[in-house]
Amino acid sequence: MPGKLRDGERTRKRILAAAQEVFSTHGYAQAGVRDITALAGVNAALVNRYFGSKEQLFEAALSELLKPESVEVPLDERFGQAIVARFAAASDQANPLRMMMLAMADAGARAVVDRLLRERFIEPLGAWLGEPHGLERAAQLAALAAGLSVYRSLYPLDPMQGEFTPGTREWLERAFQSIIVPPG
Amino acid sequence: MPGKLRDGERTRKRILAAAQEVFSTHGYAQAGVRDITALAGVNAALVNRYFGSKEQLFEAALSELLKPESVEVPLDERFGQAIVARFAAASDQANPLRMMMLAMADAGARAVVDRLLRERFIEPLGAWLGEPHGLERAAQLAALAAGLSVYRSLYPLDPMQGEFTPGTREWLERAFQSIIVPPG
DNA sequence: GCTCTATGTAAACCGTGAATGACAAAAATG
DNA sequence: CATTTTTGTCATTCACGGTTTACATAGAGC
Repeated sequence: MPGKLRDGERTRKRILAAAQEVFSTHGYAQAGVRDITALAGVNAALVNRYFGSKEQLFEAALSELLKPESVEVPLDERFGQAIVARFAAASDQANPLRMMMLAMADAGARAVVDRLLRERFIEPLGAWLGEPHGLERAAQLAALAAGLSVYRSLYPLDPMQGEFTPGTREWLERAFQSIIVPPG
Repeated sequence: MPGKLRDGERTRKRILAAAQEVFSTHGYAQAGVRDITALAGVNAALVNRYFGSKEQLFEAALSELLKPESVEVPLDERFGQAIVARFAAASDQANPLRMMMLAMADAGARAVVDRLLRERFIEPLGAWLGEPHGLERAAQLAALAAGLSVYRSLYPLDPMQGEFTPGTREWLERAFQSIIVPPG
């Protein structure tokens, strides 16, 4: 047991990590504060001490996952391949995309998702994409990634487990690429 | 006021219609039984009398929207154009796709969505698509439609209101078509 | 060691919302 | 008209969950 028995910064991080996992798997409304704190091994009241409210905890959890250094998908010409490769793995333990999808049902969490998604993802990506219609194409990429996430959750229908078939992977990379570099 | 003051069949339909609207806009968990019955203009207890529970009401509401005669999207070669045209309109009043997306967060409703989506959409579509990988391609079409729904909810970012830009529409129709008729 | 602050725990509070049961009233049946 | 069934309303119950409060204990500073 390294360090002190009581360490605020340490427990704060434990709560944040547990929140990322539980929110990613159960969404927002169905993720109870008590579920999160039980996984973190701390008392439920500490959520309010360290984060203020459940919604603020959600924002902190998602925000950390969307920090540029946390996002492993580079905003450049490797975007298509990178995002496909990442979601083929689909760890689900701290999956910001799945977290956002599941939180869209709740009004409060939805506002947080919209704002963070725009600030951290669509606007920088749109700026990099440039004319014509950079923002629109960025939104299309986000939507395609969302569809990819849905496909993953439908995946038990697929005979193969845990991997895309080569045809699917090819189609996906081409689809991303055709938005990044529009034909014509 | 046509008919009787008390008409079970009539009120049952009113509840069902209200449920479709409220579930489509607010999702499952955030849609209260009292919200639905208030919109229908009936007493809240009637939900349990006529449908048993909130979850069974959800199933009845979604099931009706997914009846073959209610789905305006034909399972044939017009699928791509038809689904794009339909979601360009995006009435949101009784939108089965949006209803399913928002309900995915809740475990109980999620099971209903998975079953109905498979029985009513993916399996018949997969059978029509045929080899190779009919079911997988059907799931891909469903996922692409889901992405389209997400794009609609991100649409305020788009400068144009209420319509896809021609480039987007073209891209979408081509994307659907390339799954329906795989190249090579 | 004593004091003060930081950290953690336990219990209760409080609103919400689905579900239930007893009752009232209308319509159907004879 | 009397009776039975259907339909609607009201009040209540019950569980769940986020939050708050009061309290206990560990660590830091002097």
